Amino acid sequence: MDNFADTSLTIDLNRVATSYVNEERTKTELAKEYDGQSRISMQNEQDIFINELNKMRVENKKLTEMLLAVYENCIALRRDMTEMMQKCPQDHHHEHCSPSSKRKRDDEACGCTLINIENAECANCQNSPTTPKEMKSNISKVYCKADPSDMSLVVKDGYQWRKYGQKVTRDNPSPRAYYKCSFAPICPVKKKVQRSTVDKTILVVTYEGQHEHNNPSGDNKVTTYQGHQSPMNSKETPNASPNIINQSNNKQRQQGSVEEDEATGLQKLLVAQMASSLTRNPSFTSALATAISEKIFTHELEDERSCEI
DNA sequence: CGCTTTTGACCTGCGC
DNA sequence: GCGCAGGTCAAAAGCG
Ligand SMILES: [Zn+2]
Repeated sequence: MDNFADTSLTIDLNRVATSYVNEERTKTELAKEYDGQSRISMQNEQDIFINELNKMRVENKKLTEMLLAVYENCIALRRDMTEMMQKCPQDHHHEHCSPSSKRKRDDEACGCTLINIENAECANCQNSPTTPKEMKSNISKVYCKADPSDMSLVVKDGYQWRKYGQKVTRDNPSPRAYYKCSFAPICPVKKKVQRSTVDKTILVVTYEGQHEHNNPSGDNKVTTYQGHQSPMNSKETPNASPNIINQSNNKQRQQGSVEEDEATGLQKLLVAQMASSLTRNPSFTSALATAISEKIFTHELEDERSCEI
């Protein structure tokens, strides 16, 4: 992890320019010694080189600033990730397996991040029986990117759901929708869908329990976003797909952690997005390539100099 | 007609 | 015990 802090990326670009100057001066002096008559032409050549060097210095300075900015961002992201990593193990104490403090537990997801959508239960809680009450211990949280223009709370996950309630909660102006599996009471699975307070285009879906039947449409795995669709579609045609981050819940967070969970999930999402956008950004990659090539060039110059000596 | 959604009322747990 | 907030119920309405 700490290799991110390695400042070796901040190449000493000034040294590159200085070595140019030194080398040029040496050349000029040699030229004076060997051919005094060509002094004027050499002087012109030197001016040209100096101009180029100045340009390079400016460019190098820009690059240095860019690299510094990237480095600072990297440090900040690393710090966030470290904090998230530290939170996760602490959340696995799992006092929630005891039957107290019901409501608090229900909304609270532990910080562990899972990639798969299914079975987002905590490994430490898997031995608990799945009676209807204890089914609540099997809670997973999924963040789904939804169409910003679509304000319905419909999430595509392949199962059929029956909406049985909607509430406006205190900490979020967006209403929370309550769904039961259409196979209820055979299948006691429930889900809650609410827009994120941080980003209203993100739906926070909390699943409670596991389906005790096959997926009717067979596509409960990650699916691609399919855009707008009628909210009245009784077959749960999707507006959003749970393809981003899943937080398994084994509950038991300190109070007021719902927003933290949400923020943590979003942070991870942002980290992934920033990483991918950085690697796709041609200016970033070219700047990085330039910096690396400069570094290599500096190395070669040093080698040459040491050979000359 | 059967199923789903809507929505106000009701229930329940928690904090004070 | 009371008030608040989240969760659930169930009657009414909508839809195919
Ligand atoms: Zn089900």
